[in-house]
Amino acid sequence: MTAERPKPDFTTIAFTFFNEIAIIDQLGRNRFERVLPDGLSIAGFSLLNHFVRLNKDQDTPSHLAKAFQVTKGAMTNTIHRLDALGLVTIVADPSDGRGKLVSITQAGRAAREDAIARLAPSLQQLAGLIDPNELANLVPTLMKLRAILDANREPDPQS
Amino acid sequence: MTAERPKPDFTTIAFTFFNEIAIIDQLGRNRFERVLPDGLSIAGFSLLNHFVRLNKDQDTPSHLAKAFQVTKGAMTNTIHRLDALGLVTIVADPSDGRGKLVSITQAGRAAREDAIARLAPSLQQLAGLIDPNELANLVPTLMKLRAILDANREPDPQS
DNA sequence: GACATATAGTTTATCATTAAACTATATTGG
DNA sequence: CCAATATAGTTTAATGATAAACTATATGTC
Repeated sequence: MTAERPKPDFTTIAFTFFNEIAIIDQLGRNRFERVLPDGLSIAGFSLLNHFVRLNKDQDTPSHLAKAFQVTKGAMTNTIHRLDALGLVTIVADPSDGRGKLVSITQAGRAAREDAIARLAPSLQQLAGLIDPNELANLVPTLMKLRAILDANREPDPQS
Repeated sequence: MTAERPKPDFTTIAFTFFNEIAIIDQLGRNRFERVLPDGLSIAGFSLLNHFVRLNKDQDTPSHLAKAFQVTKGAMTNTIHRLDALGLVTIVADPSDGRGKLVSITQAGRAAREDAIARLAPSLQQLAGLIDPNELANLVPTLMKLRAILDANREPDPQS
């Protein structure tokens, strides 16, 4: 038995990493939730944002659930809440009797704009505290990591 | 009006950053939850881990709630579940009639070990896919960021 | 020492989520 | 064509969380 130094333990690194991620997520989420207009959850906002970012007008619940990696039940809930707020509309898919089509409304677009406007000051506060370059430099690695995790996860939640 | 290039928009960077964080957290959490022994949640595991990492034998629910930045109600729930599983004990604080003292049991230590053992293969799978150095290099910045967010959050949840 | 306030913990109602059971429609292979 | 299977969406029960109301004990001030 040589006194070989064990590799810097990947498990420990990963454990620490995910721990930091979890805390930052919680703090970020909290910060975001506080400024979101009433009745709009992060899930709801994300959905509205999805439509705008991808410049889509319509999408199916099923596809949305996959895109956000939540169960169909969660997506049903999110969509119905947004519908109740008038931020999306839900219609039957004319080409598939099982399916539905979700669309963002004008009010939905406005709510998204409003949410972003409310968020800005909270993020701006951070601008003074964090080196933007340092933050920006993290992003590519995080994206790569996310892609790896995404590609290597256990079978989908439900299906 | 000079054609000054607008600063690389901090809001956009931060937004992207938090978005990646949220997705990575979800994927990591999912991976972790799947291997956790039955009845043990991430919250429960974290609590057990807290005792071992900090080499503490006892802690108050109130202090634990602050340490994990969850509400007192959430901590009540977590502790009572662990108690029901025999992984912690709860006794009245002899020096404060309002307080309680939570301790990890031998079974609690064993459950933590077991959880870590179950987690290892899942993390090891990643070891082949991610450059450990790249991961390790992220950690200090994430820690710094976490500290900044932590120091600058809105008043505590509840109190 | 009594009253106001603060702190510790629990409870309740609500939310977003999951997994699983369910309904309904599509698709595929004999 | 029909039976088997797959897919879309909803519903239900459970979980882990929040915020707020509540109980009980401590503390600090007059």
